[in-house]
Amino acid sequence: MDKQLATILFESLASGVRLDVFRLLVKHAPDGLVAGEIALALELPATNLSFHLKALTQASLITVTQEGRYQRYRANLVIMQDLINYLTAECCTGLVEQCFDAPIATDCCAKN
Amino acid sequence: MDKQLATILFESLASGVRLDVFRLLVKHAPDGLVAGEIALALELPATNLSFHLKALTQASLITVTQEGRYQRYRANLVIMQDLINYLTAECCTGLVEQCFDAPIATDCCAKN
DNA sequence: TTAATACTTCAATAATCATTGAACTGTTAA
DNA sequence: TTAACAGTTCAATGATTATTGAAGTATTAA
Repeated sequence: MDKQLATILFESLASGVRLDVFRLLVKHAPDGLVAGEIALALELPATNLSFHLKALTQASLITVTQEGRYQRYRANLVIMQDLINYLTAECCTGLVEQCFDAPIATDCCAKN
Repeated sequence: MDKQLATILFESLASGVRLDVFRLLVKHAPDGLVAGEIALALELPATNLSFHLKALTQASLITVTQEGRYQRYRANLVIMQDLINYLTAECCTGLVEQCFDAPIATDCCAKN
């Protein structure tokens, strides 16, 4: 993860529409949803959704595969994790005890 | 964390300058840095840095306190964590075993 | 109390981004 | 083989954002 990619990823998430789309696909990982299902769930006009899906895809935050006449979109969870690691890298330069209490972790996707 | 706040936070991180500033302050948590130290470290003109510091502060991603004629800036690690939780919420709708291998966590700030 | 320091605000310009309807491409069903 | 469906691209408009130099405010040192 370099700065340029991280900036592109944050730009992609810096829109209410794209953030809704990405989080919806995170919830529906790993199967994803086709474009029409996303449009229905978020009540978006096809034109506008397509614009934002393209941006997310070009940023590699989501992937797309064709299924007949449908386009299936999936969240790229690996790059999401990489981005989080980049943002939080070297936090407190290792002086963990001086840092805040809550651990940085989520209830997502941890093998347990 | 609601969508509006999350969008503001991602917008704030969606600039190379602000991302550099925030990450620098994450590394220097919890003591932070004064504006001049940030300008020196990142080789930024004071004017431009001030513009971006204001944006980060208004977004509540960083805090500022006055120290004589200096302004000390600190990363808001709690809101950073909240944002990560928001982004990754309900990942895979709980079907953890269907999800990807790497756990979502970082080496930052975890009490251990 | 004058001058230097630290930082911010202002104004102007340039660039980028979001949204919509209309038109278009590719796929499947009648 | 025609029509319907799923989705994308295009063009135009409006809105937001980044950057810089000049000027301003507040604090401290001489």
